[in-house]
Amino acid sequence: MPHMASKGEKTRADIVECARRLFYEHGYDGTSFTRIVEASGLFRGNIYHYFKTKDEILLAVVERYLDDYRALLARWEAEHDTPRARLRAFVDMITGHKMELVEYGCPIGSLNTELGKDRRVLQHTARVLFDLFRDWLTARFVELGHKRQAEALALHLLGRAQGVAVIAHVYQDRKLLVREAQQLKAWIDGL
Amino acid sequence: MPHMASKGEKTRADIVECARRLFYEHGYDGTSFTRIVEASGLFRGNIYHYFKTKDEILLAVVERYLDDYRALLARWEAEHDTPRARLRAFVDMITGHKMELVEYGCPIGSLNTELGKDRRVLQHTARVLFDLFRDWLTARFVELGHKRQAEALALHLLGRAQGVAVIAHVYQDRKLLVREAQQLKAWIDGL
DNA sequence: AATATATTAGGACAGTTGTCCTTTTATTTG
DNA sequence: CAAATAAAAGGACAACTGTCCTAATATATT
Repeated sequence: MPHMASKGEKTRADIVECARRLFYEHGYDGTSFTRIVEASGLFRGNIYHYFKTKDEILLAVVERYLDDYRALLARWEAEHDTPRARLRAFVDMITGHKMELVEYGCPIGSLNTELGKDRRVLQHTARVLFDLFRDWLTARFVELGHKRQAEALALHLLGRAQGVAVIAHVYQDRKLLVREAQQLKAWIDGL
Repeated sequence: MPHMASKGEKTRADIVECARRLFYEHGYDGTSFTRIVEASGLFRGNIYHYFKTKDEILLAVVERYLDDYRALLARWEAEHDTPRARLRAFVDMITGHKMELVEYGCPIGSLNTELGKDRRVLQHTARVLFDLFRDWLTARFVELGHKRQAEALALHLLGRAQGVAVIAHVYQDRKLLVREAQQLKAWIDGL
């Protein structure tokens, strides 16, 4: 009945972390139950004690992402005091994750693209990650004084970032990533 | 030994067309051999007479796309006589395919994103579709007088289109598609 | 120490995957 | 027409998928 940070919770967190990495590197469909089990160092049916279905694991992975990204956004707000600087921090995330982006694409974008194909219910689950950034960016554009078009600007920036990630991933091009990030920051400064 | 437009070639073309549609709507992994067979109205092992592996089907699908897109590009060149008008035709393709884009995303982009995860060899096959558009756009920017940055501009436009497709697909947002397309055309006109 | 709960260990399930074989039937070529 | 080839029909394969059960062991609570 009690809920302390027991060993089981650590195992659960391990599973989620392994699943997140595997989903990112190989996709949701490309990652089998078995592979998650092996990566977590468990036994076959043991994982069932923690998650009944693969979808449940995805849900936990999304929540894990949410926690991390929420902390990241809070840090950006703490570290920068102008809306422009905060928006630039968002763009800097792109160049800060050069390697992974070129190697595996954007974790949020590729997950949504994969799930959007056939399983719209699951994609709705993954979409909250986009919502998080969209809403945060919208708030920053409001701070900048673009109240009426704030959300459109947020989606524009989100889309630009997605596009950059796709092309950089397809062509394994780190320089493009840097170049486009600079353009995005110039765009922010000119607003 | 002979190679006329026999019934077999028609069947082969049917398989490729079915596979293309299924790959687009459900993804490469999401489409099984069986499903392609059923959609083509064939029997289980019969397809083996046309394609040995699933990868071979993908190759044929990519070639089919290539043919179609090459014809499209030729048409744009025939119908418009300024580089700007031709570039605008590219952007108009986005709004012209509103429904499919919102429903399934960009066929080229989503295919590359999926294959880029784990099967880089196959992704290299699919990448030629990006190459086709990149090279064509590059040529248009050269015509416009931006010789030195022509390829960077082409990749920029390609990325913008991809980003728009991703966001519009994730949020099922047709209006965003139209709005962003307009912005892209304004960007082209201002170059 | 006794009881209850959490976790581990191992195995089993039916369904589906991509691949591949053979035999029969159509079609084309000489 | 006869011979050769193309295509259709049907079935089989091992490997893997996600899911689920039960029994044993460890840990925590009373």
